[in-house]
Amino acid sequence: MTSPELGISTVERETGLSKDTLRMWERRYGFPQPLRNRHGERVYPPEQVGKLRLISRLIDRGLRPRELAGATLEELMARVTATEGAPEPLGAAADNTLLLETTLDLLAAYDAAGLQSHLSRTLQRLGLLRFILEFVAPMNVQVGAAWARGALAVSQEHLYCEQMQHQLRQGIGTIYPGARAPSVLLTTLPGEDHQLGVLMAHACLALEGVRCVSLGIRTPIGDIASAAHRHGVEVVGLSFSKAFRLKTALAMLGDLRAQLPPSVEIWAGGSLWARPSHLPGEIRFISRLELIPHEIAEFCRRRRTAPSSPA
Amino acid sequence: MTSPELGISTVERETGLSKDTLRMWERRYGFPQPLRNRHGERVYPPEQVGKLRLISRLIDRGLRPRELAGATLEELMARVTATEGAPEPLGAAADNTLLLETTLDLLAAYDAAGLQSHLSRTLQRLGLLRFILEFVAPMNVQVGAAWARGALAVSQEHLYCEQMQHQLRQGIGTIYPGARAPSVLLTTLPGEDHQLGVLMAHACLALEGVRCVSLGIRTPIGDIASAAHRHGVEVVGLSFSKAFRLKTALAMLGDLRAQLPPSVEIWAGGSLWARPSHLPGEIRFISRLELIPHEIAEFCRRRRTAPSSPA
DNA sequence: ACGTATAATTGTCCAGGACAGACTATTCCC
DNA sequence: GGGAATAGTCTGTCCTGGACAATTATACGT
Repeated sequence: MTSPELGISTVERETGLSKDTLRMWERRYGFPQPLRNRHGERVYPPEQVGKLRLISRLIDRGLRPRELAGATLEELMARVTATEGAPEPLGAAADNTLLLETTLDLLAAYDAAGLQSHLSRTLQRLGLLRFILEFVAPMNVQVGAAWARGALAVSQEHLYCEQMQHQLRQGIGTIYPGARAPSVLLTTLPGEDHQLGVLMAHACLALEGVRCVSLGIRTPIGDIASAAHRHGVEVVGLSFSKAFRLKTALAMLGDLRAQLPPSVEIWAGGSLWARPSHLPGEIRFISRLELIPHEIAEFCRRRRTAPSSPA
Repeated sequence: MTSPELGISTVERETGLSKDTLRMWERRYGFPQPLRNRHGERVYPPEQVGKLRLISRLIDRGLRPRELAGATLEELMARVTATEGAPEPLGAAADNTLLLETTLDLLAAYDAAGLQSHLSRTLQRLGLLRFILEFVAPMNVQVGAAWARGALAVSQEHLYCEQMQHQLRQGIGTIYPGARAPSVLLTTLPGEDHQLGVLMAHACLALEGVRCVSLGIRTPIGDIASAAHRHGVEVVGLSFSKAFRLKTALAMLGDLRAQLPPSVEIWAGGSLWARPSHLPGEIRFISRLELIPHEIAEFCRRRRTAPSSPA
């Protein structure tokens, strides 16, 4: 039987805060204040881990740890809703509110077969593009929000991702491969497990007739660079979920940029880039899936203007 | 422009070895021996990082770092080929040798489109069941062996898994869901990333008309137990790749067994169980995919003999 | 041969110190 | 007063060197 308390390694994984940072906060701000096991090692109660998760999210939004460390759980929640906006209106998605609600209900009921059927029918009814833009994307936000406030178990989130992935692949499989515009290598960086982002991008790109090569998730940076060369692609596309640490992402993107020849562009997409911030110009950030066609057009324009002539 | 040398954080990402481990190896074995930047921080030359990557892989195979740290690059390469034993006869798979060779060739050529097409045609030609038993399973062995001896880059292995996954899901998607025999919850334990095993099992089970609920990979044990209850399944099916630690697997399976009601069976499959060893009897180990129909029949027989009567 | 006690190996944790880079506030000059 | 330059604060990451639990190998007795 495992005790509910977590070691520092587990907390690092759960919160995304490095061991060094956890120890430093304890030293400087007095929070977190883990217990110690008989061996003198830090042991974090679950409620502190939850608080850390919240703080971690707020810091990504630009807040400072000093003040957050002393805040109560209620204050943090208030801060989250304040920075993150309303608790997900759900009415924003035009006419698809019912579809979203039905999905959440099926998930809540652990109705795997019903969910499968519902997703499949929705895909066929809307068509792949509208399925993604009007259903999957807002649905991901809903599921993420439900997960963040503890309304969804791990297994329910897994079930959702698995079945949605299945539908997206069904959709992608029916697209006859094109050979237009830029050829794109798709994957995520190490630490980013969320596959749906890659699949949605894959579908949107394939629907534009673009040649896509997907490497799945978590490809080391060096391997991305060499694969880009071997596959002869013009663009490396990366997906980042909201959970990914902004600083880490920028650092790794910088590394990758340095390892790729200048002729290969980097396109970074995903909910991480939804809110504005100072971003380097050598990488193209695509905040919404709707912008993909525009981005492709821009690419073609750039290439026409300045034909491939590396210094 | 970043210099070709890498900081300790980058090396941690690239090799999967923690900062602590890197420093400890340096202290104990004198390798790696990074340079220092003007600020006294470790700076690793690329060749040392490559060596570290090799060592890291060999340690996964069960070798000890003490001896590996002092070895030359050549010795390490030799060790890699040695640990895998013979370079996989390849002739064992009856008439499908050509199919396997073609796949390896396409992978070696980084021909994503050709691979996609080849896999798709093979699936349609053989049919889903023979595709899995006669092609995917031996192919996985080949890819695993090629990867172990360094003949395959990370990105090639990713490409293979991604595209094979795509085909398997295409196949599964065409099966009309059944409701026979035991209902099965499918997933892998935390630490096991290999998705193909789950998908192959899913397909084989679905082809027998069994109701399957897949949670994808890496579901925490507690969540598996609660999900099994909420989904009302009679069997929890888990897949284990050869890379998974045997002891870890058995310990986790014991935990899971304790958390599940006795009426729910555990079926453990995957290449980890291919070689014989002392296995607990409270869990059913399925060493080959071919045995799944037999296992289903056995299940039905057991249930007929002792109808569901939990205390 | 087999099980057990002992020794070596190995990864992770700890404490406390240092410092670069980012951000903030203040000063100073035009 | 506006804007640039300066000093000051905040924060994360890296450093050293020590400790120990868990695993794995070796020696030993029966």
